[in-house]
This record gives sequence, C-alpha cells and structure tokens, in this order.
Amino acid sequence: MIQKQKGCNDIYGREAKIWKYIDTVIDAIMEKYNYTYIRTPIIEATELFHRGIGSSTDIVTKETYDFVDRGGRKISLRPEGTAGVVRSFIENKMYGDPSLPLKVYYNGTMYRYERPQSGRDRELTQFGMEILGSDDPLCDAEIISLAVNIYKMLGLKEIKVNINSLGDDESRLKYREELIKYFKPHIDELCEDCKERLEKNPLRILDCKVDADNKLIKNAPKTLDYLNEESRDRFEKVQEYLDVFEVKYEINPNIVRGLDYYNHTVFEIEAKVEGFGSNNVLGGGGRYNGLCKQLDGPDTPCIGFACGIGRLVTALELEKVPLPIVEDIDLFLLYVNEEEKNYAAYLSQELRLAGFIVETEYNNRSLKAQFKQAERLNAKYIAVLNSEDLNNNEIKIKNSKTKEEEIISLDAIIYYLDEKLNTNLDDEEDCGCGEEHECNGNHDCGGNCHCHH
RNA sequence: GCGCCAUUGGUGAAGUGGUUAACACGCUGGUUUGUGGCACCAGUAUGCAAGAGUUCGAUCCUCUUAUGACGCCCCA
Repeated sequence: MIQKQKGCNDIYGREAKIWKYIDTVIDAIMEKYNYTYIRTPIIEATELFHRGIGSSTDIVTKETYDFVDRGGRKISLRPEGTAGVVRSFIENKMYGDPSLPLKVYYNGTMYRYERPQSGRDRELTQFGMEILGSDDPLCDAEIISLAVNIYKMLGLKEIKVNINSLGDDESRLKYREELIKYFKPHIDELCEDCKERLEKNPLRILDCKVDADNKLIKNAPKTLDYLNEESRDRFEKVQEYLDVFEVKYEINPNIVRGLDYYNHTVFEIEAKVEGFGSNNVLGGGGRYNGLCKQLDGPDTPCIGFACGIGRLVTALELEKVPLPIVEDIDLFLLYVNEEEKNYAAYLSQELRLAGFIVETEYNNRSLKAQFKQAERLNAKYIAVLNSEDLNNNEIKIKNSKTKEEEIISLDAIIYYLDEKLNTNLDDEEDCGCGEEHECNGNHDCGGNCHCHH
C-alpha cells in the first residue's frame, strides 16, 4: 500500500470542515482590516531562503525540501511565507505604489524537513499577514492585536501574548556580544546544548529548558537593557498602541525568534490550554526592516505575523470551542421501487435547489438499511416515498427526533420544511436570557456550549 | 540529525514459538416488528506494517526498512 509521506496529513471529514471554517473567519476579518490576499508559489529559488531567512538558521540549512529541476535550477519548497511575499513585493515593484503601506495576507502550505512530533509536521499550513512599507509602531500593534482578534473571533480564550524587542541591528549585535561575554567564563555551568549555542545562537541559551532554573540565565543581561534610545522609544510606543487596542500582553525578554531577519518588535502567541504538546506556540512574528534590502529591493520597513493552522485546530479542539459546523442533513428520501426512486431523484434536486440539504439512497438497499443510513447521516427529517401517496400528491414526512409523522401535500413540502427547520433554528438562537443551559444538540459543541438563550 | 515507545480485521482491541487469531462495537443478510432504531439467527482477518534471518515451525525471537506517537536539537 502506498502511504502518505512522513509528516504529511490527509485532512477530511469533520476536520476538513473545521479547516474551511477557519479560512472563512480569516477571510472575513482580513477584509475588514483591509488586507488583500496574496498567493505566491510554493516553490522558490533556494537562494531566496538562504539570503532571506539567513543561511545560519537551522530552518534553511537542514530543514528545506531542496531539489534540482529538469533545467538544473536549485529549487526549494517554501518553509515559511514571508520571504516569498517580499520577493513578490520587489519583483512586482509594489514598492512603487503610492498607497503604501501594502497590507497583505496569505494562507498556504509550507514544508519543513523535520522529524514530526506533536504540533509539528513536515507539511504545514500557515496563515500570515504582512505590512510592507511602514515603520510606524502602530503597524506593530495592529498586527499583534489583529492576530489576537482572530484567535478571539474563533473562540479561543486561553492564549497568551509575549512581546519583546530585539532592537535595531546595532542594538542586536551589541547585545549578542554582551551575552557571549557574560556566559563565556561560565561555560562549564551550562548544559551541552547551551555550550554549542554560545557560539551559534547565544540568544537561545535564555530559552533553554534544561537550564531553566539556572541562576546564570536569570541574571543574564536582557535585550531590553541594550536597546539604544530610539529602539526603546519605539518599543514603548508599540506598547502604548497595544494598550489602545486593549491587548493584554507580557514582556518576555526570552522571546527569540528563529529567523535571522527579525529586528525590533518580536512576539509570540502561545496556547495555554491543558494538553498541548511541547510546541505550544500558535503563531508569532515581528518586524523585519532589513529583509527587503537584503533581497535587492529598496530599503523597506516591514512587519508580519504567521500562524500554524494545524496548531490552531488543535487549540480549538482542546478548548472545546463550539464551532458552527453543519454535520447533519435536513431530509433523507427513502424509496422501494423504481418509480419512487425516480421521484426521490427529482424531489432531491428540487429541494436542494430550494436550499435544503437533501440526501437519498444510492445503492438500492433495503428499507431497513435506508433507515439506518438516514440515521447515520443525522437526517432531521425522513420521508418514505410511497407510490400510492405520490399518486395522491402526498408525502409522509417524519421528524426523526420527535418521531412525529405527518402527511402533507407535495406542493407544500418546501413551505413545510422551511417552517419546521427555521423553527428549530430559532430554538437555538439567542433569546437574551444570558443563562447557561443544556445544549439542544443541534450544533457541534459536544454538549459543552454556553447557550445565551 | 538524535532518543524512546509503538504498528494485529471497518473500529476498539485480547493473544500465543506449533492444528479453526478471543471478545466487543460496527457492517451485511435473514426472522420478527403496520416502515428502521429493540430482540434473535447467520456472515464478516487464508492473516497479525514490509522484507530478511533464527527455528522442524513465528503474529509472537533477531535485524533492516517504512510509518505513527512523544521528546531533544530547532521551530509555527
């Protein structure tokens, strides 16, 4: 049997509905914030990622899917979205648009050649947004608050926002040096991984799990102490705007992002819900003012955010967030003979075009089996087509929950269903009492919803 | 790249170095029921991830590979 590739997933059924739902929420809110959708290729020149993300980062040196195409070109599957967006920004000369900043969002598949584990796959879907062409701290705050609002809009409550500032390149370099200077005399007190980090990526030592309680780390110099005045002012400004947006956040000096292109504001949003694996960061981002120039474009200040959809789905499920996912059908049409089957076919089309979710039997199974099928599909109503009834222009409709059965005129069926189904909907809608009561099971919340009836 | 555990039917799974791989659910058919959902009867893995090895004989032992789970590095 041919199996799917390691770390890739087939998404179908209920899970696929959740993914589609998330997409609709994202599209809706991004439209309000006036971000336009951008779609860039999944394959890019390998060089883009080496120059963009940084050739010293693990993500580029050992985690890209690389290949040489038939024309001898070095190609990589994109491991993240920003580099492609910036490439597109430059290549299409979007920087010349007088209406800058450009606000865009993407939503697509990324690939990283990693060992899969909880919350990490080789094929992942990331949604992300970028503002290109503005250095205004308001942009930083907007991106962070927008990210938070998306999580909120989806119904997540247990999230935490961590922010930090790496400062400009000058501050960042100086800090790095100070950090090495600080740890070097104590190298023997660090864990094996940290000894390596000291040269490679000293900032990561601060985030070490083994040495979490190490006094050395707690007393290490903080990024924020090494910001120059300008950087510090801008970080404070970002916080002011965040307060305006009423975003709750924490300053976490240990937030160090993995990609080389970040400077100034960096942030991460983590899931705090019980049960998440060790990878609990839902999304993160930051400012990358140097990237555009690095890729031979004009010096353009930018900021962005990216979020893994897979982890988002996990968070939604762990928090048991009620989702508006349709998992039942309105009507199932049963039949026994060919004449009835023809009518079932005809009627199903009529009712579908009238807006109802209608199913019928395809395999000529026994009536008993058809009833079971109707039950499996969660049909709200069941109609057994009967030649005699049909000749009398009548149809027998049964409510599968109450078991009430009615014989109605065929001409009235649309009106009948409309009334019945909409009545059911009304039961579920807000009735203003604000109380918590038992879920009527008509939607997909696993019985845990807080109905505001 | 490293580590640890796992891989039995549609599903959840029990199990043993040796004739017919337990049980449950599900599914299919039948009986009964004024048209299902209850009950009863019957059927439902020629195979225990793939390959190789040890053995008289392996699903159970060994090795390799693949995949899954989790963790490390790193990261969303």
